[in-house]
Parts: sequence; structure tokens; C-alpha cells
Amino acid sequence: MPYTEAHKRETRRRIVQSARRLFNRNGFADVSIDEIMGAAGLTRGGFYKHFAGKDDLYKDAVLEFVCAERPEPWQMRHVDPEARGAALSRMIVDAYLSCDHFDDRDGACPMIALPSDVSRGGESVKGAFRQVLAMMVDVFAANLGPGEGSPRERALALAAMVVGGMVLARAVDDKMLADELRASARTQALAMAGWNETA
Amino acid sequence: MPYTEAHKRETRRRIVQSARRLFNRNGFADVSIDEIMGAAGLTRGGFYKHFAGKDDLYKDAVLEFVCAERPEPWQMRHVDPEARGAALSRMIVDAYLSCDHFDDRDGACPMIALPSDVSRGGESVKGAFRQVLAMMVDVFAANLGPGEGSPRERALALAAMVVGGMVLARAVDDKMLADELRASARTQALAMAGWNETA
DNA sequence: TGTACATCAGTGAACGCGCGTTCACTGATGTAC
DNA sequence: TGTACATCAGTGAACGCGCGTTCACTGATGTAC
Repeated sequence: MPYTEAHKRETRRRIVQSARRLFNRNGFADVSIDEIMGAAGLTRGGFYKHFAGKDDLYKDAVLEFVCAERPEPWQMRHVDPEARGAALSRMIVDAYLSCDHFDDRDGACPMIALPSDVSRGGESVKGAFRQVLAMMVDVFAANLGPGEGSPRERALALAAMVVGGMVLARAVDDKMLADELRASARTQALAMAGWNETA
Repeated sequence: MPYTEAHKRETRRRIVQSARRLFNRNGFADVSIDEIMGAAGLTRGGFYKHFAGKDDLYKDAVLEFVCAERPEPWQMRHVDPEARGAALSRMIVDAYLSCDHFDDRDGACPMIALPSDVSRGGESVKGAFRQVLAMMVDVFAANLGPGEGSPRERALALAAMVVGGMVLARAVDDKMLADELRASARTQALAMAGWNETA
């Protein structure tokens, strides 16, 4: 058994990472396997030693975000549970709607970079997308401040607002309007969640 | 001057309409000019008598939604001004987040069907997208009930929430979760806008 | 420890295919007389 | 009113190109002896 299993896993991981970046930037349809393999330091043919086809890679690329290394406070999983609560949740909203996240074409959340692509995709990508959404909704629901409606309802609406604000900001060719969208979604989201600055 | 100008305009309109439907359903990259022309009852080559290229058509397809015939209460422009206000706005939110709109793959708002495609597109598509957004934001801002924040801020956040709710609902492969997203966005949007049922 | 071997990750030429676009043409139509 | 003409919307074959995928291969590596 030449080449260790670890070696193969590492190569596969590199391909998935490269794919995530390129899909984020250019969409699923406009990225070729050549580009993905090239960016991973490999060549065309080897791709099929790791994946059944392009579609098979798609869900892994979306899912990779869940496991990917992210700048704090994105690392929801690694945060000290003691630090959870309104402060952390506010940081997540801020980070999500931040200028950095807006500009990060390669590393952004797939819910922002790929939603309409995924909506036309197959069951497996949509399942991966659901996992990313669930991660966000669970963090929100567990840390809500005072407000109207069930925690789940409010958490889902919060997710809709922060994702929607960012998606609209990116689809518009007017930096001022994009900034306005991010700021408005941020302020109203914090208010809706009961995470006001004054709280 | 054979063939009237009206005839040419009508043909062009048919191509744009066909393109809008197909882009909505399959995205910009996955629709061929053959398909668009075929669906419009024409053949490949004639396309270039009307458009400089595929990109040129893109913005018109997005913009067509602004002028397109829509079921009430989508027809914001044609509604009796007397009827405007919270009742109308509530109807718009309801229609936007409705099951019918969710299912209408061909006729849906481009902000739902194409946002991540447009975010990777050129200046002209993004300009068209901005016009669609502006239409919605203006209607919201002009009809807000009581609430916190400036009208514009609240209108932008409302747009983010209704668009985001629908975009997420479509990207997820779980009808129950999709319904929950639509319902949650609807309830919280109406509350945020001061359009509560009891108002 | 050293060597011969089997494995299989990775290579790159080749495949068929569908795309966006071009172009020589055709033929339906409005206009001039 | 009828006819000859010019226009140009629409046709469909052809183009070069890049795609996803296949396949015979190569060569780096772990294992057996």
C-alpha cells in the first residue's frame, strides 16, 4: 500500500479547499476541473482518483466551510463556552456583516457566495448548505436576548436578515448602498435579537 | 424599411422574456443562446440582430422584472394610491414570502433567483439588480408603521430579511425548514415594519 | 540492512460534445413608381 | 391598383474553443523477503 492513506486524505483536502475558493469566487458552473486541480498543484486526470465527478465535489466544497479555519470570532466551535451569550452573538453578527467579510471573495460563507447556485443544485449540495445554515441558526437561538416570538423563529429570521443583507450588498454595484445595507441589517438584527449595545 | 420597428421591438421583447425565464430557472451560465432563441420561437443566428452578445442580454433580463406583468399584489405601480399603506405593504410581504412565489421558478423576483450569479456579474447587471431592489425599498420606506430606526434603515433591513428568507428557503433541501424560514421571516418582518395584524 | 516487487496517486494526451459567435443566404415586407 | 425593388429580420451551417471525462502510462512509495 504505497502512499499512505494520510497522504491521499491530505491531497483530497487540498482539492476541496481549492474548489471552495474557486466556486466562491466564480460560481460552480464557471470553474473548470483544470483550474481546481491547477490551484491545488495537481493535474487534470488525478481528479477522478478522488471524486466521481464535478458534482460530487460540490457538496464537499460547501461543507468544507463548516470545518474550515476561520478568523475569530468565526470559530464558533472553538470559543470558550463561558464566553457565549449576547457579546459573542453580537460579534458574530458584526463579523458576518463586516467589510472584511464583504471583500473576502474566496473565503466567505457559502450562504453568501453561492445561494442561488445551490438552489439550482442537487440534493447533496443543498444538504451541505442546510448544515451551514443550521450551525448559524443554533448559535443564534441559544443566545437570544429579550424579544417577540419563539427562539427558533427569531433565529431563522436573524439568519435571513444577515445573509440577505450581505447577498444584496454584493449584488449591487454601488459601494455606498452596499455599506448601507450591511449597516442597516446589522442595526436591525441586533435590535431584533435583543443584543442592543445598551443591553 | 421592411418589417416595422414595432415588429422588431416585439421580437426583442420575446427574446428577453424567454431569457428571463431560463436564467431564473437555470442561472446565467447554464443557459445557451440556442435555448433562449428556441424558447422564443427563433433560431440561433438571429440573436445578434438584437444583442451585442450574451452579456448584453443579461441586464435586460433582470430589468424585465421591473416592467413585467405580475399577479396582484405584485403590481405595485398599478395599485390605487389610495390603497397604499400598511395593508398593501403587508400584502407585498405576504406575496413575496408566499408558497406560490417559492414555487415559481420561472417568474420569481430576480433578487431571489439570481443574487449570487449577479454578484459575480458586470456593472450593467448589477445596475439592473439595484433598480429592482430600489423599487422594493421605496415601497417599504413609504409605508412603514411605528418602529425603531430611520425609514430607510428599516426598509433596507426589511428587504434583506424577505429576500434572505426566500433565498435560504430555496437553497435548502428540506421543505419543512423552507416553510419555517418563510413563515419566520414573514412574522418578524411584519413586526419589524410595524405592520402587525393587530395594527 | 538491502533489494526486488506490487501498488496506485498522479500524469497528460485524447475523446466527444456543446458552447458563443460569425457569416453568406433567404425571403417577407414596406416603399417608390 | 399593380409591380419591381431595396431592406434587413431571421436562418442554419460552420468556426474555434474549452469543457468534463477517459485511459494507457509512469514513477514514488511501503512491504516482503
